[in-house]
Amino acid sequence: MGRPPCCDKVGIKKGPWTPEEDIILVSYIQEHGPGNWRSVPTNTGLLRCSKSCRLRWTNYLRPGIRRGNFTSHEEGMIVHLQALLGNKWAAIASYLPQRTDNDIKNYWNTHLKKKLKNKLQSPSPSPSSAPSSEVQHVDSSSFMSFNTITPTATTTAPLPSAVATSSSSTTTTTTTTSYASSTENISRLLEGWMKASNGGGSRLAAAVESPHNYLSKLNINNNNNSMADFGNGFTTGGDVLTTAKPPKVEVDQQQDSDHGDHDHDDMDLIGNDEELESMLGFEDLNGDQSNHISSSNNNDDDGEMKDKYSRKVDHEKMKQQQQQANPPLSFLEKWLVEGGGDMEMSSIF
DNA sequence: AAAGTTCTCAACCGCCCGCGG
DNA sequence: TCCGCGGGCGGTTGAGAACTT
Repeated sequence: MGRPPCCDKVGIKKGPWTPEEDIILVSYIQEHGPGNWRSVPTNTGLLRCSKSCRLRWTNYLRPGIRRGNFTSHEEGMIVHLQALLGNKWAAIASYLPQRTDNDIKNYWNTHLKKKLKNKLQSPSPSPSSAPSSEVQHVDSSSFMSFNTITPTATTTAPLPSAVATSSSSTTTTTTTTSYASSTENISRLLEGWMKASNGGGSRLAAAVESPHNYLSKLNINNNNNSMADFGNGFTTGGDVLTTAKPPKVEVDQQQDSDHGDHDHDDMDLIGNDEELESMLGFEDLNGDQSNHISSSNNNDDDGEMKDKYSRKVDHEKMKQQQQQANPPLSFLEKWLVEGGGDMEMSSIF
């Protein structure tokens, strides 16, 4: 007599999520909000365990998640926090609001543990010994954003828009445009789409009834901006939807941003943003914090950028005030004040 | 080019905790 | 106080990608 399973395993689907399932889940959450996971499979018709739904949302579909390489700054934070807190990944993740506990845990197990082990085995490597590809410069904006971060309940509350911005903290990164990474835009797309009109409920029903038709309806853009622009074989042209991953693509994000290149940046998977937003009836999805990823990556309007920047600075000031009332871990503060924020990983490992 | 090995990470499993009745 | 349920968390697994031989 063991513990009963969390859900009836008969008829429960396992394995990777498909785009159809994601859209159904996201559209449901857009309508009802996250929570009450038990009812999600029932109400959506998804053949998934409630936990699986929660996990999928928390780790991949939730807005504001940043994917891809960890910066040296993030690595440093993880190392320090792990030393302080142990394997409390959720707690550590609360200091890295753009990262999920699962991501951090994986990164620790696959990269950092190895690095630390190597470090212990060779106690005095020169700072220059770290592979250059793993040492990434952390600019001041990255520093600033961390310096004002206080722990957040990443798994239970929507993220503040400000923390969801940008990839500007790295100069170069390797982006895997996997299906999972592209799902960020599904929620974004759906958010705007559902805002644009009042028919959310009926759309959900349609999605559940016929995911393919549902996707086709979403594909309201022209051929150049089809759902394939979500990346990686996410197409609606035929009946075949696939989660096949494309090869990794090197992306210079600075260049990408400067030139409005839409090819493979996981933060910029929609083709013509303005056109698409116009067609979808997007408002500023992120309110006053301007976390419009496509805009932030692709915006040629200096005035708007400055405006967004000043709002961000205001927000940071506000957070600093909050921070004074609720200070973060002192050692981290010290680490940052003393320049740890700009420390390269080579000085840690 | 093929086979074997290693690496990565999405997803699952099961335990724990908090809450409400 | 007890019990059941839902949700959260950390450990682990396994499929597929990447790399090596």
